[in-house]
Amino acid sequence: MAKDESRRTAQLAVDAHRDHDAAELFGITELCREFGISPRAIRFYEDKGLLAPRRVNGTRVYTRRDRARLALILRAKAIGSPLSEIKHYLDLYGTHGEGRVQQMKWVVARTDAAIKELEEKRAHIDATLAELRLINSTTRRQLEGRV
Amino acid sequence: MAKDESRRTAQLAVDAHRDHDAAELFGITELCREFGISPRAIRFYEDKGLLAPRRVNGTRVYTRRDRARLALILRAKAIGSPLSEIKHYLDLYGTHGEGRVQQMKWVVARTDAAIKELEEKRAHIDATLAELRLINSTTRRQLEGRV
DNA sequence: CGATAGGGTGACGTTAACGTCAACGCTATA
DNA sequence: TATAGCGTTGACGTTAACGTCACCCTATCG
Repeated sequence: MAKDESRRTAQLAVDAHRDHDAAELFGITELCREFGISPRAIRFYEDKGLLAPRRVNGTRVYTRRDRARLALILRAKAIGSPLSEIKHYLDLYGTHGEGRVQQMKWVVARTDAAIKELEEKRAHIDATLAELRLINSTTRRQLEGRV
Repeated sequence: MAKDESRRTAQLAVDAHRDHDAAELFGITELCREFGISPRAIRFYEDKGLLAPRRVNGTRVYTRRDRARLALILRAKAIGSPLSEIKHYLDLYGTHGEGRVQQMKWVVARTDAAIKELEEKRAHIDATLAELRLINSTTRRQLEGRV
């Protein structure tokens, strides 16, 4: 009867609504699977002040911004930055122009320094890559040509 | 008299000889100053099997090859490799074609893997550099243009 | 000949970045 | 209501890469 139908449509509407909200919020295990890290790691980052998710009944709830911050953290880690440095590093991203002159100068100085360091690290990697490729190709030739 | 002169020339010859030999061998503090690291660090690398200098009366004596290995160690560290990985990494450099087929295949596989990892790390750095440069330039414009 | 400097050997301390474990709370479900 | 299943909070363990300290040997200089 019409009762069943109205219940079905109501349920569909509820589902759609839930899906929509779920797209905005994340649980800790969800982020763990997405980024391939442990809950312990995420809580650790929070202890270090890198993340500050909301709490619902004690449980951590992450927004898209939190998720984005986590992505930045992990990329910075992949580069080799220690978490302590990453903390200041994240501050650079939020700012983007609203601060006072004093703070903006600080941002410029910090980004200058970070850029310089990363360029040096990139040079190290390039040098190492060149050597590895040399070793690789010569060894390959030894294997193929020299039977 | 001639005695003094012969002594001076003899001394000069000795000095030259010593200089020539000194160019081939290094002490630990010498390497410390050259690379800006502590003796403790160098001894630590030795404990980990990354260096194996000769001993003269107990004192460590480093050759040019030892010095070159140390340079490789430090560059690998700058890239972000842990010492345990650097150990295998150094083995790649010594080989260069003299080993048996089995070992050469291993070298090719290892260099392939290392190259792939470094390229990924390089990509991370490039992405971060792009963002930092963006932040830097926009903040600069805010400071200069917007008085 | 004693003092000083430089190098060596444990042994313990330290920091970063988590892993592991125990004990507990909330919630859905049988 | 009892059981199961996440999630949270300490607290302690662990690994890497050294720093620091105490103590010893020896070569050299005044």
